[in-house]
Amino acid sequence: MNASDLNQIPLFAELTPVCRQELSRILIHRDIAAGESLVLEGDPSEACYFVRSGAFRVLRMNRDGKIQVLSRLSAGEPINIISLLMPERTNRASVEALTPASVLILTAKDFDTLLVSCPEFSVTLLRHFAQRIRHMTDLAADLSLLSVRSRLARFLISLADEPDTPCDWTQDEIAAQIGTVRDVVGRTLRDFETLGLISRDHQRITLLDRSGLMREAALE
Amino acid sequence: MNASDLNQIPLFAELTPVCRQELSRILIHRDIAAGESLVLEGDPSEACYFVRSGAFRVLRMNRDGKIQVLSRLSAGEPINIISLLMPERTNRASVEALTPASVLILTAKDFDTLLVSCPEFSVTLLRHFAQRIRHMTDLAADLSLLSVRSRLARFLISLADEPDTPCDWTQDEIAAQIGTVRDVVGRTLRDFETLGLISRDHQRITLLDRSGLMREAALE
DNA sequence: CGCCCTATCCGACTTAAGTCGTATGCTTAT
DNA sequence: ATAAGCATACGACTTAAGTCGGATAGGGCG
Repeated sequence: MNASDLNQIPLFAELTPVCRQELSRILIHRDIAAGESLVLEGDPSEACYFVRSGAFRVLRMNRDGKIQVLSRLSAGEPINIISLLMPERTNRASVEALTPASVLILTAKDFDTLLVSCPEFSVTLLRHFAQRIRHMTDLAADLSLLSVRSRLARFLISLADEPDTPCDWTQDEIAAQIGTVRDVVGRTLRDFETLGLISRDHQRITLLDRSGLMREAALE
Repeated sequence: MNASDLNQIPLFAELTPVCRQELSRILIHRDIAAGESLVLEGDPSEACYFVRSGAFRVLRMNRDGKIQVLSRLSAGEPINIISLLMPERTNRASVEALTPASVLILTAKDFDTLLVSCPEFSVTLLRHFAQRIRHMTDLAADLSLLSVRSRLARFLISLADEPDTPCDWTQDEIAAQIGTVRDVVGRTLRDFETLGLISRDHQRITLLDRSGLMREAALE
């Protein structure tokens, strides 16, 4: 574990040299295969992770097997820190790799000491958490206040905006992301297509009428 | 603004005497009437607040006027800190008082200096944020993965558990909390009543068959 | 080449949830 | 007491969203 690895994690950028050195000593490297689960809901939390490369999705599942993706995490982002900060250290969601990935592991004990010995770390983490709270807030509000149609329109726009991870979004994956089921995504996409808002070639969706989609996104 | 006020805010409990003294110098007291809005969605964020007494609700509204309550805040909890931690300081939700309340005001500028000068503060805040992320995660997952019926059952159970603020829960308020509308809450409550799971006297709901409700809560 | 697996497609059907109109009933103020 | 204003009640209706069955298509692999 060398220093250049640390530089790729923005959360470590502000740390003092002493802290960085200590970190590079205790962090452990691990490779993850695509599809593998790094964290399982309900398990006791023994460590947190920092994404070196690849992409993950954080999800919850109900007893019917329906999945809701809570967030996607990519290079530089921390995984499972929240579980470590709670009095009862149990994972509240599962995390699985979408692509081959590699992470740095920080054990729960080492995390505790890092927190008290490197105050800059907690401030940086705080800002990161603020973003995450905002993201979860947006998700909850969207799920409650918008129709599936609007959520899908928003999703398509956000996809077009960010030069996203080159993931192939299956309809199943989109459904898990916006909180619905496969069939409905397919039907609504077809609808958008006949309205001339998008065009499709297999999985490849291209956005034709952005403002039209924005109108759909705004409705209720 | 005296020191005893500070003691009522758990977030300040771990601070060094120096920090506490500084805080007691810069915090400003303010009273809020029931129903008054302390923070408005879309406005620039100029300060954060700490609840001294009373209860608040954090909410978002869509263009139809449907409301989703994101969280309730009571004595000791911070308000609007997230907005101050984001690069673009704009409020992402509204906050209004449910009861007569009083808060301590910390301006954005003072907050910034507090953050760097009192590292213990950020660690304490971090733990608080972890809880909040968990809460928002639960909300989003519930909205996506559970039926209205299950959400209402869960809500009733959680109500019975905590000796909650003696708020009179109107059906409208419950609806905004669990992400539905008044009529549906009324209908489902009636249903629960005929099933013998609860009994009602005006607004007063008493839980009759806890395990029965738990069964409802678990379904899908 | 043909097989299997997965993703998609599409119409038809079901249902949970939301909407509406109107009626009732409790509380507060004049 | 009476009026006004909320909160609730309840049946009837509408609709967004989810479900189901079976057809189709691409992709990888033996």
